[in-house]
Amino acid sequence: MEDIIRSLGFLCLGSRLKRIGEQLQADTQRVLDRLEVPVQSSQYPLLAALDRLGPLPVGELAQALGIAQPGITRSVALLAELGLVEVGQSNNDQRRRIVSLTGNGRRLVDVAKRDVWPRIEKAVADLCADLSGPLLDQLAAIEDGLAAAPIDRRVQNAIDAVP
Amino acid sequence: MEDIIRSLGFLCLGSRLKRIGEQLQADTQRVLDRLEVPVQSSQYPLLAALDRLGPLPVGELAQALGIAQPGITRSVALLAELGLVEVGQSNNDQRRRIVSLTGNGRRLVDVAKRDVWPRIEKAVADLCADLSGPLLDQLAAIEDGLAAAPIDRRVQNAIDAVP
DNA sequence: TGCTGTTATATATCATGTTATTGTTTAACT
DNA sequence: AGTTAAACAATAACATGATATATAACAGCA
Repeated sequence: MEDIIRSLGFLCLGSRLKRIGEQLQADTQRVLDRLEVPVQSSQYPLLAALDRLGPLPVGELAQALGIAQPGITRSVALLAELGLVEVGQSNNDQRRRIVSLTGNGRRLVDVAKRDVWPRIEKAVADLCADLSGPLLDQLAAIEDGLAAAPIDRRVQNAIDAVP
Repeated sequence: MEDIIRSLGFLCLGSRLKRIGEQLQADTQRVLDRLEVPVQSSQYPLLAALDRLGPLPVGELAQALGIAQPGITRSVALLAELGLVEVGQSNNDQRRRIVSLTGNGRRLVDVAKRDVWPRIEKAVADLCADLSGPLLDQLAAIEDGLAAAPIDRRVQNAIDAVP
């Protein structure tokens, strides 16, 4: 069966990028599921931003992550529910709500940084390592690579290879 | 403000691809809005699939577009509501529901193929034309290019350039 | 000081993807 | 032929992005 999105080339590049991105996130989610971490893969960028930049108000988080503010508000509420972040008031501006990692959030990020993120990053980097040439060719290679072995299997293979 | 998704590199490649894809679709949507076409940009791949492959059952549409079957069911219902596609029964298998373009759908696709799609494709192709090198660099160049001039402005500029 | 406009966040609603489940129809055995 | 398994599509429920709008706090100026 012909892959129409692929055939349409640049015309549907947006759909195609979204499709690959969703695939990657779903694969990564399976890695996290196996580790019984209670956070969706899509929430990690927010945690990583707080880790890198320290406590931030909602608006600046939105800027740092390049997504719209209501998305941040929702993610923060979710992560606060899980006890991973907390929101406090700004001293000099009562409108701003400063988001920061809790102790549990801090621990989760530290563990992820040490044990999980490097593996995922390596698996994705390997997937993309030998790519070159025009963008559409690289995307096709990624799609083919993911079809042959999704990220979670690549991570697992790497773990199994350790004696 | 640091762009965290970009800084995280391969680790958040999925989020980044989704983000760029959404940007591209939103830009394209603005092109369509200006033309007062009553269809979301994300529905065009489905119409294009029917145009290219002829009437198809739901499951094969899902395969051709690489998205899950419930997504197709919903899009088909939406496009049927708009009178652009219709669903019929298969002769020999009562489970299959064959989706095909209506007269209006046919006309919409023909106009789009002639007047709209080439312009969008050209704008996106130009955006990506000079890219080379590693994937992440190409993605950064696309992000920068879209920030400098979104697709809808590129299309409009091309139209305005016609004397 | 009090009005006005701006800024920061929250909320509502929508779009579009996902997985899990259900109901029907078809196919395949025994 | 009758039971069981598989395939197809619809539905439910959720995730996560968007835009538009409401609310509250701040800032500037008459």
